[in-house]
Amino acid sequence: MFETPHQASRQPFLRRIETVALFTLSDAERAALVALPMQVAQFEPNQDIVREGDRPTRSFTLLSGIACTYKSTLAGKRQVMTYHVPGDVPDFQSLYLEVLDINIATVSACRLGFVSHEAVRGLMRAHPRLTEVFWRATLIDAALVREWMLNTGRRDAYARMAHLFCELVTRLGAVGLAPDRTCELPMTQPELADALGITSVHVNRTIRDLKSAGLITLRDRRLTVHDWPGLQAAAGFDPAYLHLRDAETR
Amino acid sequence: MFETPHQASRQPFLRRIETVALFTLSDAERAALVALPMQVAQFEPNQDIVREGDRPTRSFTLLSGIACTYKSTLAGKRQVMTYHVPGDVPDFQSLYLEVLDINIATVSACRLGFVSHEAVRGLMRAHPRLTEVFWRATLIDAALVREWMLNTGRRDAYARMAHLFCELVTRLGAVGLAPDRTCELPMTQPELADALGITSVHVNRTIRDLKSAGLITLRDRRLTVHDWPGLQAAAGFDPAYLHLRDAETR
DNA sequence: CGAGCAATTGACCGGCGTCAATGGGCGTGG
DNA sequence: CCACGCCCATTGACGCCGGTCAATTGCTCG
Repeated sequence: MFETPHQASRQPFLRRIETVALFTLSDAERAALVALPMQVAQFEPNQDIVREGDRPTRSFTLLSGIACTYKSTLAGKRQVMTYHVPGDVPDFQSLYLEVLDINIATVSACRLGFVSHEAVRGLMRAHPRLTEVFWRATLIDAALVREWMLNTGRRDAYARMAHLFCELVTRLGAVGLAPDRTCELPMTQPELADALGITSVHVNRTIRDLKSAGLITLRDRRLTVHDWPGLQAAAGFDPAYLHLRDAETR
Repeated sequence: MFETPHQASRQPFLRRIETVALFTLSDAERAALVALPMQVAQFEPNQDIVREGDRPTRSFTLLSGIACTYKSTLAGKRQVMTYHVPGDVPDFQSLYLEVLDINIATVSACRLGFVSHEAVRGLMRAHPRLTEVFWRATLIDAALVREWMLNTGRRDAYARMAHLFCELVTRLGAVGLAPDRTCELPMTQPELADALGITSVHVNRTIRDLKSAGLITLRDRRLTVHDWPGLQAAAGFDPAYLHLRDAETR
């Protein structure tokens, strides 16, 4: 089937919504999603998209690239809470939580699709079943943060990093971006440190250990998993919390 | 005004919903909330209410007592993600996230009000504005976890504990349960350790330090804050993430 | 009255932070 | 075209926060 660029560009978004929905979308629902007025914008790496304290009037979906949600302490220390992969809607929450309590930034170069809150509200009014899909999307986001918190609180650096890699490969795989368990890993080691709650020096040592254990390689900003069961075991990784369909967690 | 026990028992719930709502509830909405069929049950301390993997068909609100949400690693280490105070609805998420990814347990003795998902769905259909209030409630829950994650990842044990105490006193204060910045603190030190991501031994040392700094006292399961600005400063506490009304964060 | 757990404290240890130095890649300006 | 600056990656030396182990003292409850 031939796709207009217009349709093609929001492919990841549609795919993600269909994954989140517990039911099969009707043609009308799918059409309404495609008809959603969307402003596409290109962002450079390491740019803030929205900031803590903002009161956004629109949400955005990630069409390509990797982004992250982070918060900072008053002392200026950063903690990354989640990474976002294509198809995600990182600030769905701003629909009903008017003041943002988080920052969202690009990690690699990203294409973003902005949609006004008004349009989303109209969509939900016209297609009430989509309300629960969107709600569910925000609940899944929350589940990811909780799992990540379990890591930060209760696993050592080695397991934490293994877990992050397991999650990224699985999520990117679910949108077709991790063939053969190989994916982009655009973040620098200082950035990884902010996600893992450790220092960049220790990130480096931990990566070295994961490599020498034969679990992964990491070169030219690409991560390859060589021993998937081994990495899962090191991480204590169970993909259930991602709420993907079974076919997407292989 | 005289209140029937029926109405009185769900006071904390109504109060909480009104805090979460961005608008003033109509009489009809309030009446519908009061009419919601609710099964009240008494739970002992340290009992699981729902478990990871469950598929609940009802949600519950905490009418009295303190509860917590926790997860465990495969290695058996517990991490408490949030505490719940009266009025909260800890498992609202189960409405649309059919398989639970968390455990919820009592900390002190609790009175719980169970409401079937069906009844909640009916309520939202009849009063669409309540949908966004409930959605918003789940978003606020998520915001608490994110702030807690920032602590766990980026603050030392001393600041972490100070932050937990700030949050509890503020949230309990918002439902009238922390007069003079004094409140119940029913959790044991091993339990606090699971919330803070440290060991019980170190919890003990940290409490000792907070006491000797003159910030708090802790006796007979009661916490008293003596130096509120000092405790906030030690924690780097900013109550914005709680999404309370200004009058409730004093 | 003994079992079991919470609270407390001391001694010791290890994972991770801090500090510092080196080398490499890349952009910018002379 | 090269020099310089800047940041990332990497590694070693060393120190400290918080973990581990263990002992003591209550308290509660059967």
